[in-house]
Amino acid sequence: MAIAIRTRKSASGEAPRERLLAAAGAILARDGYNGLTMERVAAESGVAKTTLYRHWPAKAALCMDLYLAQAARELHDPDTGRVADDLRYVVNTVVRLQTRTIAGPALVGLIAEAQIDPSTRRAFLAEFAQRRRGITRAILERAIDRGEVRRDVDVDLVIDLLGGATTFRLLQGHAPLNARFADALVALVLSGAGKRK
Amino acid sequence: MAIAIRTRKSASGEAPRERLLAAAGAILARDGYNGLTMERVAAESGVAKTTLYRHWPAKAALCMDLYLAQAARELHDPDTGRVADDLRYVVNTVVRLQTRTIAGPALVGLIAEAQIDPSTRRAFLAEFAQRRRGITRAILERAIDRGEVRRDVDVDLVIDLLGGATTFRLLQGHAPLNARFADALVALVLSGAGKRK
DNA sequence: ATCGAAACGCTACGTAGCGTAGCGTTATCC
DNA sequence: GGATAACGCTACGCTACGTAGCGTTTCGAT
Repeated sequence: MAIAIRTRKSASGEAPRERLLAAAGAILARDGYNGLTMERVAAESGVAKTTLYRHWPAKAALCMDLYLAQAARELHDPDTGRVADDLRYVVNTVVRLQTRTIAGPALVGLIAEAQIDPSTRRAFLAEFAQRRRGITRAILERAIDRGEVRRDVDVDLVIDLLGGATTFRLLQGHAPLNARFADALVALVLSGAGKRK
Repeated sequence: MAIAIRTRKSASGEAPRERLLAAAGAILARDGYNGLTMERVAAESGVAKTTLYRHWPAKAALCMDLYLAQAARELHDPDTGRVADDLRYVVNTVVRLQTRTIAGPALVGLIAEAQIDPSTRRAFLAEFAQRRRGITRAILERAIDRGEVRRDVDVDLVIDLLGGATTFRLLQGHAPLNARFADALVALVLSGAGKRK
């Protein structure tokens, strides 16, 4: 029977991997990105360091999984039929992910790491960035079809406005990152700062 | 006379500090933020490691000076009389700083470091972020007075849009960061993505 | 029931970079 | 001609990284 006995786990099993992820999440929440070291993850999880490296070749890959575990199941395309509502949902969800879960420090760490290691950068862009951009892009393209958004608008640029402003506040921490911010952000991007002519 | 002889410099002198900054800049440009270590800066500059630490207690402080040396003399308030021109200047200057000079990797490193060390974070916000925000704020407040920008607009949010989108592209590198982007960014922020009613 | 493969555990390294202590040396200033 | 401040040098101790080598456990298939 594949029953875990004492400290032993199934050989093909998920137990070590799960324990590593759990420990990493706890350390990340407690000590931040810098406190997260491969050494500590191994020590606190009770799993051998070599096993940790067999699963994730680097800290960045580990953080990627931590982030995706949070984000993948919470962020989707709402498709409410109104662009303002759709965008509000996405931005609010991202804001909540980044402030209330370990996705925040994990993302910050990933961004930092991605600047350094080219392979991390590629993985980051493919796994994370493009995925989140895809949802926003779908929302905007539907809005263009419905006539809610100007047809000549640069969709990628709008995505940069929404994601950039949010990430900016996360990274700089100069102003609150909350639902009020999220709603105001969507409204401003849609209406613009200039006066109506 | 305070004349440098051979490898010796003036005791109260600038020579070691300048040599350290020059070496740090060269390493940053060549090897990126991760390649920049206190060890290497000392080695390549020919200055003792202890002296390096006497000037900058951490890598972040060193990067801060590298960034400010570039940014402080290149970024100012143009005050052209038109908000679009003012903003285009600022965004274009920031874009150029981040893509053509070592201010790019230095900034990336600072952001990463600021997430970790609280004192670095405070210094970063005070020295860098608030300074750059101040210029944009002045531009926008003049524009409000002239009636070019709506009076009810959240100035801080507009700053986040401009700075956020730019930093977003710098960090993610998913799309080109150039003058074309800068101009389109300013136009979109002023006009908005939504259709005129 | 046995055997092979895969996964895990453990110890022990070698390396890099950090940051500091201790102490001597040099130059400037009064 | 001190006193002071800045610099140089060596030598540490520490943390973390990432890997090698080798033994152990578990599962699945025959």
